[in-house]
Amino acid sequence: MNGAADEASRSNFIRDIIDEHNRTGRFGGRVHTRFPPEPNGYLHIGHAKAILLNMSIAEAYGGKMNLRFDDTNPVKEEQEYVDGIIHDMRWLGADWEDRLFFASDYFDQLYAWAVQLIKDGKAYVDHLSGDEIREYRGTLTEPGKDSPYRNRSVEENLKLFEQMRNGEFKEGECVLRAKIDMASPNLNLRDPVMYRIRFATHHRTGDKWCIYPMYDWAHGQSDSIEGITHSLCSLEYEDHRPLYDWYLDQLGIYHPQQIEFARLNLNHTVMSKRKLIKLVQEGHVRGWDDPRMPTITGMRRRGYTPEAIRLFCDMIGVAKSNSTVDIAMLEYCVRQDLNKRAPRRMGVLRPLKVVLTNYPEGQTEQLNAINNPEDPDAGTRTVPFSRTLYIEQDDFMENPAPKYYRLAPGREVRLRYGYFIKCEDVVKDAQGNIVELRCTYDPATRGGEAPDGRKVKATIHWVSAGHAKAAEVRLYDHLFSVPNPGEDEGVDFIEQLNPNSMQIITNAFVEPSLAEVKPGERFQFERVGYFCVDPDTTPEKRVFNRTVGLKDEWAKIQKQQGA
RNA sequence: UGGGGAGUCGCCAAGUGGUAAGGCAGCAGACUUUGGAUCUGCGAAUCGGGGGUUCGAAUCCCUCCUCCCCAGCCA
Repeated sequence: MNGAADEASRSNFIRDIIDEHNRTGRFGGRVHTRFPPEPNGYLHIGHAKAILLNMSIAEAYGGKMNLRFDDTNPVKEEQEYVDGIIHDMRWLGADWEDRLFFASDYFDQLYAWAVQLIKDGKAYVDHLSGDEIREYRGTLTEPGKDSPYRNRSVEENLKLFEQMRNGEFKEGECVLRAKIDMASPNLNLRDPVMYRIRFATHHRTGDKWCIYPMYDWAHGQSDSIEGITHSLCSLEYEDHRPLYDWYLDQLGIYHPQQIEFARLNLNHTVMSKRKLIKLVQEGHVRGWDDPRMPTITGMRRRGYTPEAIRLFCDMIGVAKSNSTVDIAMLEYCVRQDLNKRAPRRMGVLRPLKVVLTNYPEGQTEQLNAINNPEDPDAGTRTVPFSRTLYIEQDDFMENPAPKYYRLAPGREVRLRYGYFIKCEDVVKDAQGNIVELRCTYDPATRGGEAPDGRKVKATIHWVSAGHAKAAEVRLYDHLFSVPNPGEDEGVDFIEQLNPNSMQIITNAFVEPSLAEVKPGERFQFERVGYFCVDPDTTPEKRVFNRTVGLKDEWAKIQKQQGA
C-alpha cells in the first residue's frame, strides 16, 4: 500500500540484531517482546510508536507480545490508568491474549532473589539518609565512596532486610542496595538502591508490602520471568543495560536482550508525561482526552483511526538518533486513511445566505449525491435542495482576488450535486456587512452538468436553509505555536501554548442526513476537512471535532499573495 | 573535564567498501462536479569537519566538532 511503510518495516537496526540472534541461535529462533507501561498517566502517540514497534517485531518473527504494567511505585500509580492504558492498547489493535502481567505479580519472587543476593554478599541494607546517599555517590567526574554500612555481615543484612519488610523501620530510614562498585564511571553501578520503604497502599497488592522494588531491580527480572527475548526500551536506559545485565548474571537466570531506540518527538506538541499532566491539571486543556492532546484517548476523540496511527508509525521508522517528526506527517496519515473510508457530507461552517430568485418558492427537490468517490461501495444518498441555501462565507468574494475562482458578483459556479448558480446581487446590512446573496440558478444544469457544455471554474458546497441541521463545530490547531515548546532557555512551555488551538463555531449547518449521528462517527465535510462526532453530542445538539482539514490550495495561494 | 549514545536533503529514514532508496514538506504541471484525491516532473558543490587506507569510502582507520542521556529511596 505504501512503499515507504513497507520499506521502513522491512529494515531497521532492531531487526538486524534479531536476525543475528536467529542466525546464532541465541534464543532458539524465538521472539517475544513486551510493552511495559507505568500506570501513572495515559498513553500518547510516543507510546503508540513503542507498542506498534513491539507488535510489529513480534508479528514479523511469528512471536508474541506481553503487556506488563511496571507498577513498582504505589505512590504514583492508579487503577484508573491501568484501565485507560488497556483500553487504548486494545483500540490500537494490540493483542496480548492471556499475557497481561504486573511487575507486582513478581514481588514475592523479587524478594526471594534479593535475599539470595544478600546471602551471596552482593547486597546490603544501608542506613545512610537520602542526602547522604547522594553525597556518597560522587559526581560525574569523581568516584563515590563506600557507605559505612557496606560491609555489614550477611546475617545482619538478612535480619535487617526482614525487618524492613516487616515494617520495623520508618520510610527513608534505610534501603537495600546492590554491592557493585562505588567508583564505576557508570553512576547506575554505584551500589544502586534495590528496595525502598513506602507505607503506601498499592493498587494491586494493597498493604501487603511496605518495601517496593526500584525499576532497575524489577524490570530485567520481570522480563526474564516472562521469557522475553528482546526488551525494547528508549535511549535513556542505555546506561542502565549494564545493571540490567548485572542483576540477571548475579542471579544466574534467563537473560533477555535489552535494545534501546529513540523515542518519538513531534513538533508543536509535548510528549513528556510531566508536561501532559500539567496541561490537564492546570486546565489548559479539557482533560486527557482533549482532542488537542497527543494522547491516544485525545486523538481517538479527535477522529484519528488506529490505522492512521499505524501508518504513521510505519512511516517514521525506528532508529537511535534523537529526532523530531514534523506533525504534518501525522496529518498526512489521517488524511490518507480517512480519504478512503470517510463518507462525504456537506456542512457549512460559516453560513452565508443565498436566495435563488428564480427558484419556485416552497419547492423542494432531492438531489443525488455520491457518498465517497474513493469507494463505490459507499453508495449514494439524496440531499434536499430549495430556494434558500447557505454557502460558505469563504466561497464568495465581492472583489475577487487574482486566482480566486469561486463565487463573485456576476460569476457562475456549480453547487455540488446541484445546479449552476450566478450571483446577481449582494445584500448588505447597515454596517456594510454582506448578509445575503441574490442568485439565479440554471434549471438545465441539474446535477451539475450544463447541456450546452459551458464550464465553471469552481464547485462549492451548500446546505438547504430549511432542511439543514444546526451543529457545533470545534476546530483544532497545533497545541503550541512554537515547534519545540520548552526548548528556549527560561521560557515556560505553558507560555507557548497556541491561544487559537481551539475555535468553537456554534452556528454551523450540516445536511439533514447528519441529523442523527453517534459519537465516534467520522465524515468528510466536502472541501472542508474530516470531522468526528464528539461525545458531547446530544439528540438536541450535534458536535463535530475537526480531525484535520483538507489540503487547501487556495489558502496556500492567499498566503503567497499576502506575503 | 567521567561514562553512555547520536550526527545522511527543511523533517523522518534506507544504505554495513563499489560510486547517495523512499516518505513528509516544498516547487512546477496534468487531471478533476471536493482548488480534495490521483498522476507526472524538480530538488543532496561537504553523507558533521579535517586527515588517512583503498583502483574505489557515507560505509575502514585517526583526529576534531556538535547534540542528547546519566549524580531520584521516579520509571
